[in-house]
Amino acid sequence: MGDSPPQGAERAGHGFELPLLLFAGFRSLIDQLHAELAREGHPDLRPAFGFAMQAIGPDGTTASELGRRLGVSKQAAGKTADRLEALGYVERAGDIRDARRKVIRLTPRGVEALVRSAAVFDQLRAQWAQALGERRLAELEADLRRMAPATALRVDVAGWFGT
Amino acid sequence: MGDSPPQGAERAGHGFELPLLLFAGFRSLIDQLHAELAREGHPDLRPAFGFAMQAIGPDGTTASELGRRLGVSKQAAGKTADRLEALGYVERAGDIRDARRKVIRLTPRGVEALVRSAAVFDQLRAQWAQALGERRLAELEADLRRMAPATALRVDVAGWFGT
DNA sequence: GTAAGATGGACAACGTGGTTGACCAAAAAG
DNA sequence: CTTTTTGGTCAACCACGTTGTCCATCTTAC
Repeated sequence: MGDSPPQGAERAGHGFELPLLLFAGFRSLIDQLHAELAREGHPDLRPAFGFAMQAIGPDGTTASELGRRLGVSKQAAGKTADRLEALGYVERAGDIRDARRKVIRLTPRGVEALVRSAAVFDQLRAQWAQALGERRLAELEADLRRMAPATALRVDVAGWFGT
Repeated sequence: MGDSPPQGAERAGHGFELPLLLFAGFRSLIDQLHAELAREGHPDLRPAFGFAMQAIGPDGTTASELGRRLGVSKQAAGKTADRLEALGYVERAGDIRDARRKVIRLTPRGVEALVRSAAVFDQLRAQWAQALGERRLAELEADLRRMAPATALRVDVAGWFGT
């Protein structure tokens, strides 16, 4: 905005940049991921789908549980599963022991997409490490780990492919 | 990219964390900003509105130009302006020199919201600086500035900011 | 000076990703 | 056996974006 007289304790106008930089970094990684996934045969994969598939996990889950994991309503989770199903990334199956449940499970194609995503993310991180140095990147991650609450997003993909 | 896996150079399974951390940091700042803004009399202000008002600027602009600045269509920008107008943050006025143009201008309330936002962001950055040290935070910003080119600054974050 | 093109705004239809509320079937609890 | 909880679905709606169309107006080129 116009001129801002530097009078406060902290230098005015500087703080605006931090969230923008964080978002731009995130956005840049996500965009590169999806450009690469599209090249590798997954042009219809959208960012939200990746989060959902990771939340579904290798054992599958129900729409209600998926909603809980993603922090949305069971209806929203069900709709996402519908789209994922239409694209062939997940499938639904009934549960013999509980006739109400319909388990959402990843198809081989879904698993493959997740494996490729992980590989691309590793590659992108390696690019950052090369540009910034491993030490600086590790510091950046450590700093963010300190300042970002774990509540923001608990999409843990750890332990997915043999750790 | 696309070629040559660097023979086990990057530790597998680590890269997925980087985008999550960036997003969580961003999300954390935005959430704290809006909690504070709500406390200060702007409970209806949504994240996207802040970006839009920032893009409108002190001199006002048109829907088409706003769309260009935000990287969205003029129709989308116009709709955002409609909502902002309904909430009293902007107003529209005709242009005497060009009967097609309708200039979107910030109201005093809009300007006030932006001023408060800037103050809160400065405060939040100061908190980060206190926790991490000014040097580390400056390095973090410098690193992100290097890795996140301006091309990624587009703000079509539909649905990525919950609530 | 006028015909042709570019620009700004608005309307409509639609897609995605979320929300509530209502409803029913099945499981769990009393 | 009744009551309550849970899982899935349908319907309506909202926020935020997209294309495509249309018209008015400004700009240009002849």
